[in-house]
Amino acid sequence: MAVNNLSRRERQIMDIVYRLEHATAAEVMELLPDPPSYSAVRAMLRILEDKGHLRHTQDGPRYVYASTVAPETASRSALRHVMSTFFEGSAAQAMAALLDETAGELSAEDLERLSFLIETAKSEGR
Amino acid sequence: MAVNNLSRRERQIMDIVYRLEHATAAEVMELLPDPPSYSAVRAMLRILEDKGHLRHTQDGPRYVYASTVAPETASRSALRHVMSTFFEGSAAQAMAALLDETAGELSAEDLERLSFLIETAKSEGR
DNA sequence: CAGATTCTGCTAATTATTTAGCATGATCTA
DNA sequence: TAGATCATGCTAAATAATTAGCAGAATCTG
Repeated sequence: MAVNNLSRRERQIMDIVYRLEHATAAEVMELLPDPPSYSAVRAMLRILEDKGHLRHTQDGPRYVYASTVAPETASRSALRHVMSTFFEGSAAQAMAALLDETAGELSAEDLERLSFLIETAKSEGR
Repeated sequence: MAVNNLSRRERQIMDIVYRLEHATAAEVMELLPDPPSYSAVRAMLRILEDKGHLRHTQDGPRYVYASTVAPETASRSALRHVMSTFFEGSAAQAMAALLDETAGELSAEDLERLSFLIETAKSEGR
């Protein structure tokens, strides 16, 4: 039931739901690359719900879908996956790549905050 | 031709190739979940090559496959994808999650190295 | 409240993926 | 060097994914 058992469309849809946190069929359809019919999107959502990846709540006439897995949990496992696929499982390497990749994009506050987190980790480590 | 157009098996195989950097059909097969026949694996590798995701070199009697995209490039786009899916596109948030997630696993040297990188980014930013 | 609209559920067809099997050539090994 | 082994390419079959269309119920709107 892991992420890597999802089909192409299923994965695309799950990504959209993660990004939006809550999404209707119409919203999902709008963000899908090469969107199929509305009806096809609904069918996929139903399948994902059957498989236990999504759940829905009702909002008036329509269903609002959300992941059954908490966003934090999902994001952690995505990070772990990237770490193990590309960085030999090393968080430090992954972070270094992130820093390098986004160098210009980080604000002074971001950097300050990260320094702080790292200093904290240092002191906890000893 | 992006990663998100790959089928389930194709994606599994690409992940393995990224992890190993260079891989034969037998190696890929060994790491595949629910591995199909050797022949099926070879067929997939050929398809991935046709689509331009892999290339091969010959090593004696066998083919050794590698990604056509440089590992750095692939890992960056994987990181970008995770950032945009789970962290509103924010590298700082992603790094904070990584730090939190792997707190205990980071060595003192790792932390030192990260501090240094961040300090460097700070001074470059101004 | 009547009609139009917007949902959902289901089913069946189309299309894509995934697989195994066979033919053939190269490479090892005794 | 002869036989066994291990590789590839190709093709066709099986399976899985993806899609659209129709029927019916709920909700909106004038």
